[in-house]
Amino acid sequence: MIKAVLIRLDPTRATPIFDQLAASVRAAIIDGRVIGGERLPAARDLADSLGVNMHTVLRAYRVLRDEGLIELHRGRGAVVAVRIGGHAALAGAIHDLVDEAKLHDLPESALLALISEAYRWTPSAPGVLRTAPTR
Amino acid sequence: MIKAVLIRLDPTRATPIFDQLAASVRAAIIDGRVIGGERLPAARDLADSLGVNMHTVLRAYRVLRDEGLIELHRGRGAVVAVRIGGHAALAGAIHDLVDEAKLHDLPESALLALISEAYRWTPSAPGVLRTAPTR
DNA sequence: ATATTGTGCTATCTGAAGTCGAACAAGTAG
DNA sequence: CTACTTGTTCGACTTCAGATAGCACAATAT
Repeated sequence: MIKAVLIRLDPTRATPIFDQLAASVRAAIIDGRVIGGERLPAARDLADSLGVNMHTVLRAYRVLRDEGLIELHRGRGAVVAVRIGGHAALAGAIHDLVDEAKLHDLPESALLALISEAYRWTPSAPGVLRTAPTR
Repeated sequence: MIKAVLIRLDPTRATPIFDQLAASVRAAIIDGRVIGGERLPAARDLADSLGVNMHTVLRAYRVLRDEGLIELHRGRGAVVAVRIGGHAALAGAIHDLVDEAKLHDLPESALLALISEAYRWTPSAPGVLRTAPTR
């Protein structure tokens, strides 16, 4: 099965290309438009069809890998992580928060900074105590 | 009444100083630790006591002004906007979302990017039609 | 009047970020 | 085993953001 995911890049925007690309794919994964196990196009191919350098695509892929959304293997390509799924609630919460922020006329940058700050003050998951694995 | 707001700057962090400073003050405003009408220290003074350049402080102030959180006036200083208040719900929603994201092991950068993406697709407030002001 | 305080401008230095080219290594497929 | 595919690594280059500094200026407060 051949799937096409709309990817729109705007070189004039301040956001770096690899970030725009990562954002597109990330959103597709979170929304469930691409499912776990599915393979993304090879970096060289995607780079050609988008008119950008291979490294730029690879960097976007690496970002997603560091976020645990995809896996990268030489000769095999980029594959969406299988444990992905059920993020629908999170997607909904995000949209709700954005709506709330706009209601208060709070700019995007401010909301992002507030979230970043919130992250800083809850370094670890609350109430989760991991025991040693039984070998 | 003299008030002291804890401000912690770390030059070694990747986040620029003016951003860290803005984040500190912003959080204090949203949380209600400083109320509308209250005056912030003069840029020169704060710069001296923090060991940074005046322009750096001024830039942080300008950021907060652009976000509508404070007002700047020559000779008068920086004053917290009066219309601020009732953001407690928003602050709560933010913390909830962050907790949810951590539950899914989603890194900070990914969450920020997702929110940025969400902002991009709802450019205007929904259902708000501004009529021309009656002169 | 005089001191205070943000604004505007120019200039400099440093470090990081983004993009790219070429060679390389791990895996796949015949 | 051989050839091909695909991500990885190294190095280089260019551009830009952040921070600092100094100075003159304008609006406001006392």
